[in-house]
Amino acid sequence: MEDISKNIPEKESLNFLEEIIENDLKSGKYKEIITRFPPEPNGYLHIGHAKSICLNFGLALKYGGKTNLRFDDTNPVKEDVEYVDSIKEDIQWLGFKWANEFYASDYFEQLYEWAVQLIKKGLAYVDDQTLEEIRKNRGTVTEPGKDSPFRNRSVEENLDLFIRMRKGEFADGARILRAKIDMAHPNMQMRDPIMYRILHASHHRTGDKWCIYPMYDYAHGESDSIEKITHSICTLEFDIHRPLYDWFIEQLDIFPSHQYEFARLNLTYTVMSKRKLLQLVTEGRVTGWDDPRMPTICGFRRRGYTPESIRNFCERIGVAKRDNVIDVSLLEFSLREHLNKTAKRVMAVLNPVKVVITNYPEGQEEEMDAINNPEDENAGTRKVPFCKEIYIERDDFMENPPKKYFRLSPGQEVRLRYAYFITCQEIVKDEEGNIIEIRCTYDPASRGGNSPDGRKVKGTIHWVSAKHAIQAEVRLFDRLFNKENPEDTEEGQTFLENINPDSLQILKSCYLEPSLKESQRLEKFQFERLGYFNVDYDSKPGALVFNRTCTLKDSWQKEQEK
RNA sequence: UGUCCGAUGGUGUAGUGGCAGCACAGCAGAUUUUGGUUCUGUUAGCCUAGGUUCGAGUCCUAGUCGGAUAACCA
Repeated sequence: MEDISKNIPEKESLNFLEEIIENDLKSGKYKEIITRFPPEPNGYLHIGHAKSICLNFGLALKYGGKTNLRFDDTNPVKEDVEYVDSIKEDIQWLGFKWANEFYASDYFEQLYEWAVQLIKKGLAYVDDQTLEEIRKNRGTVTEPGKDSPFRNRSVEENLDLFIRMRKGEFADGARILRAKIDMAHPNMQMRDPIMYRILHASHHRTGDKWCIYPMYDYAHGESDSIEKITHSICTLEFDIHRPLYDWFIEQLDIFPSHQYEFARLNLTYTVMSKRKLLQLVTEGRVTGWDDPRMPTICGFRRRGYTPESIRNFCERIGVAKRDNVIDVSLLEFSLREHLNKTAKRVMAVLNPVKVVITNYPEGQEEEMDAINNPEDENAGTRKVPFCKEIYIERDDFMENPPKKYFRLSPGQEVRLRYAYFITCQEIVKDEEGNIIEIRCTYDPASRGGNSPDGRKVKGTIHWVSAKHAIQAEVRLFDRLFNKENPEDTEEGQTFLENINPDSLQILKSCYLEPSLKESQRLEKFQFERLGYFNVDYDSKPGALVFNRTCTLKDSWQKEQEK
């Protein structure tokens, strides 16, 4: 794995978390900072998690601390080992190393003991109310709640009941353990929050050892505390939980971890809800969590994104506490920026039309030298075969060109990249008037793309030798979600109907230059003018399939749209 | 209708009470063997109203707008 610790760009200013950490370090509050990334293993990681990962790991890296990976696995009915494996793979792919791999379930015994301690201190009680009663008695945001009739049970009775809860004497939902705080608290989270529920469910790690499971609010802060997490960084919706986080730590008198909140990432045209992504997978709308149209980390990986580009993106968007919606074009910019420097340039023709060079000797073949990457001298050159018949892009020819069209048109001379200047002399059409062949002459003196008389051509186009071309399939992706951010609202319920049917992949046969024959899966290329692609597997054995990872900026297209 | 959080160009993000900066997007030009890339220039901003102050994006008060919050989810 590459070492990214030396690779952190120097910034002129600090974000608010860096400022907090620097102050804590300076004041001597902590000698070493410890953060954690705490996913629940109930789904695959998406680009929103990438922000959290970059933050937690990045902060520790920057200040010489460490980061734990902790699976927040307190709800066995939703969780699975498939997810823990994928999460670990994705974090590593992003380039981060965790100091320890922990599980909230590792702490179940300790958490239980602490719960007993709270009962003994009269700070927790067993409640026999039904779900509906609890809900009703919690009050509303404007009305205070009502005390449970079981709220004032004796310590002995609570202890007995709780022990029996653990033993499995009661059915699911029969009783719960609650913290005894204040049913009239203006913060709903403090109205005697539930600590434990009975769940006779098999856990992916602890099996059937437990039939009571701690709730997030009871488990999270304590888990942080056990690991001596100094800065527990989470998203904004948890800020209302912070008083409770602090309450448990204070009552238990354990290591005082602190929680800090930041605004989660929102991307235009992208659904980030785990629930809906799961729905897409289970309903078979996509081929899996790693479908290249998914905003998951593995989806982006298969699509051809690089970890570096995602890290740079996260750096660029910054971190703050106000809600934000980042334009996907910034993500794409970050990818292009990286791929521009690293991706091999290669010629391919997606939408071919044949060009015959009439004055080129029949049967002659040549090899042209092509530069692999103009931005990287070490990338070297390759040989590209050339002969009398070639394919060019249909878009690179216009019979009746508008003004300022630089590419091929009748009488117009263009450069074939790395090859010759050609001039269009004649067009061959079928009965329906479709252009089936373009006949050109070439200038033998312009070999390599320069004319000795120094004349300039404005247009340069890509091509592929008809005789030597290999055929492959190309997938062009649209974004799966064409509605802006249908989050967890009623509007979001209809989001599946809002999926653009055109977002389905287009599998299209095309012509590639022969050097692509040796391509390996997940190699990345810039197809001249056509965008960035990466090689992927396909159902058909031996077939080369290219996924479009990202498009090129195209000012010509923009001009046309005006 | 409570409580909590937030508000700086189109989008994000900086700004010990002292000239509002940076990135992306946009626009204009230069370079270019792909109308890409690169480079240069440039448009555009402190939610409102009061107050404190020589001086307020920053501090105070009130309001407006946005978000979170009433799961035996995390």
